[in-house]
Amino acid sequence: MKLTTKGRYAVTAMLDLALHGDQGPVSLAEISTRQEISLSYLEQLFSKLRKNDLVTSTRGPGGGYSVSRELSLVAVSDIISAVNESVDATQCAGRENCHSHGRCLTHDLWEGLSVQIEEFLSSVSLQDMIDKQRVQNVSVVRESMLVQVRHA
Amino acid sequence: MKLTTKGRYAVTAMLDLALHGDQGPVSLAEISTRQEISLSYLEQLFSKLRKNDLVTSTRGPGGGYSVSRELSLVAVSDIISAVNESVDATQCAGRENCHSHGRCLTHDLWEGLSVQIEEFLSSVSLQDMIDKQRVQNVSVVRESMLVQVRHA
DNA sequence: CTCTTAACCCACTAAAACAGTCAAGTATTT
DNA sequence: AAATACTTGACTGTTTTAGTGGGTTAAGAG
Repeated sequence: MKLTTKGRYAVTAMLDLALHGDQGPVSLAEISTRQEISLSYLEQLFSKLRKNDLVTSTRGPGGGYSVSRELSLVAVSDIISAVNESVDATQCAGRENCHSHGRCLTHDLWEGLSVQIEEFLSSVSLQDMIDKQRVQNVSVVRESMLVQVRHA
Repeated sequence: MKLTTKGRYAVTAMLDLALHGDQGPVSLAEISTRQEISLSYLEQLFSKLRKNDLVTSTRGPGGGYSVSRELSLVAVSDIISAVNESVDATQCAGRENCHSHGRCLTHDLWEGLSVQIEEFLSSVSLQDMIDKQRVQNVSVVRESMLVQVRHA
């Protein structure tokens, strides 16, 4: 899981789509002006989003893109991994040349954290974000996670 | 919060330091061979880690780096933001040119998620990762977070 | 039928970030 | 004094980002 501005753009665009898509498809031009992302860049991103079945396209006048599934079924991690197409080639993972046990241990620790991040982003859907309109009470969530992590 | 291989390298190196630092400082050369990260790249990373007071350096023979605080006080987010020096210049944030309410809303939604990611990574310390040796029961954590997010 | 709209597709590019190299220094210990 | 090892900075090749430009295809409106 890689987290860069590219993923941010994709998530922002998908949120725009989710918010404005209740009356038919939304054109990239609209998203471009609203979110201040260049049209051509959006085309690149939506090409990947379409290939990953996150959006469907409608051609012609009045056309545009629509979210292909229920908003609650589109996770943030889906969007990010769609545009990042991460092969996740961890150079050491499960290779036989990993004889030094110390190295594997450190790698495992990091991998474990990566899984947690992945799982976290999988647990947040577009619907979740819209329902709340704004993330509240973060400290409560934090404390809860802290406990979970400590006792896991 | 940006999450790339650079941050991964930094976290891995800090974990190595935490695991091997119980008997005095650890040289970058050791970390380089154990973790298969180029020495020069480590130098760059540790320069930033030192400037952010995450590690202290000891010069001379037998010297190296040590974690500067208690392991439980070093969060993963500290390490990542130290090497990424993210200025986080969100082009729109709180500017007066943000007249279109739709745009701000989308940005706010994304910002909210960013905060959650940040908080999540802040809640995991080096000590946490070492205590567990391996992240277990991720699904339990996931379910818990899911509930938290939904009801936040 | 034709014109417009908007997706689709491709090649290309400037700038930044990433990952690593090299070399000349400085501080500390033996 | 010499060896060790951190410090600093300049430099390089590659990949990713973000954006341009041009053309093609599908669908609707007149």
